[in-house]
Amino acid sequence: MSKTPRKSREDILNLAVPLFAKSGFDGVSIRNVASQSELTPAALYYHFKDKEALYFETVKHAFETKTTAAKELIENKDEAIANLEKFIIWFVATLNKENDFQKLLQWVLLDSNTKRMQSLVKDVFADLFITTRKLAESFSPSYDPHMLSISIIGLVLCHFQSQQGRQYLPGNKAVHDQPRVISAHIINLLKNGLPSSC
Amino acid sequence: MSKTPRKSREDILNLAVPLFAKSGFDGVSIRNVASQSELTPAALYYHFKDKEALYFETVKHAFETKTTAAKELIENKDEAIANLEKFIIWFVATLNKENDFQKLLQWVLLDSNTKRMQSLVKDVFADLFITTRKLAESFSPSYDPHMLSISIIGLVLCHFQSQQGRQYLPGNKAVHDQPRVISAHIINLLKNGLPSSC
DNA sequence: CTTGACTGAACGAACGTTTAATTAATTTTA
DNA sequence: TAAAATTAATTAAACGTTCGTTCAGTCAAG
Repeated sequence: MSKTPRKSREDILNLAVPLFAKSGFDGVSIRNVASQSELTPAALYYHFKDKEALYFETVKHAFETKTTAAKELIENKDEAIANLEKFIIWFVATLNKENDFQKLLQWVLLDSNTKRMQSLVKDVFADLFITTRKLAESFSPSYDPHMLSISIIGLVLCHFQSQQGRQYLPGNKAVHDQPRVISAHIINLLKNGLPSSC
Repeated sequence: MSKTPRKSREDILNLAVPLFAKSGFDGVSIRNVASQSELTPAALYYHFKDKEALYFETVKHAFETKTTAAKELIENKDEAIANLEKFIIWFVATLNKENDFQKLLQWVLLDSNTKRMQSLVKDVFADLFITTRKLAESFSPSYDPHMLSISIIGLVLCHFQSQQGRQYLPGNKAVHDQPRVISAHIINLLKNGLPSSC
């Protein structure tokens, strides 16, 4: 057993995830990733073709483990609304547990490089979206499945996306960060809508 | 009248807005802004202390004209739900018209620099949030005003945030980009919730 | 002894920023 | 009102750093 074990490709990716999650493609340098993984910049070029490839693999790696769980969640033939509840609870819990996952998703959607965003959306994000879409189809034709999917994902995401900034806004309480509170709020809103008399 | 009129501070900001909206703080260099405004990098340092100040002023400038309009919108004493409808229609129309506005908001929320994000949220975004909060208070105590504000803003934002990526996802149609379709979808969802029988 | 994993050093380019000098506009003076 | 003095706006050039990337060589493992 060597004292300083060699870093595998996957080790590097795991260490790169929080870096790219925090600062995005432009905000992270090869040297940042290198020093985080205790390697030389040149060593990274042995594992990855260039910075683009390193970034792509990192985002893909962060997504891979997550999306498979979602699919299994809604395989059964429960009622539409029950499946939706399960999905939202899972999604909220996942975003809460894995903050990097949510951040990377935002970076992908903001990416100024069209080609990079395209391949990331197709290869990495489409899977999660299709799962949500299947859920949304249960509420057709009242709602367009595509638009409803976007709404559901956005409704969950925004509570995490705003987490850093919210603390400087009036009325913020620590309880708003709790996954149970967030999922309960969203489910209530989706089930009943705004008017309390219903 | 001179042939190449001098750029005022505001002219520079107007030219910087689309740059920072597209690529964020790290993705835009002083030289980018300089060449866009047909100035030397050094000339920018006559108008702005450093890159941070230029970025801050740019974001602030892009927000200033927008948020004042929102306030006037809900001054009157209509019913809560009617005010909400007006707000959503205005917000959707604004984001649709001014794409840079939405992008900059996303960049602010993703900012890895805590101090920079804090001052931008306090100085620039809080105004719009407070307006939304006043709306949300009408639905208290069924909903926590703070959480409901976040949900409403997120519900609108996500349809624009996903605009670039959506085209690579199944079921996307051009009609989903139309402001009227988006606002109608959101209002319907907020008023009635998911179950069509209600 | 070959192959895989890595290092040290360097490349040119781009980065944010500063400096001294120059031009354009404005104000003051004669 | 024209010239002079003053201030405002801008320039070219350069500073030290950091960037992504390459390359020749080294070291350990099979």
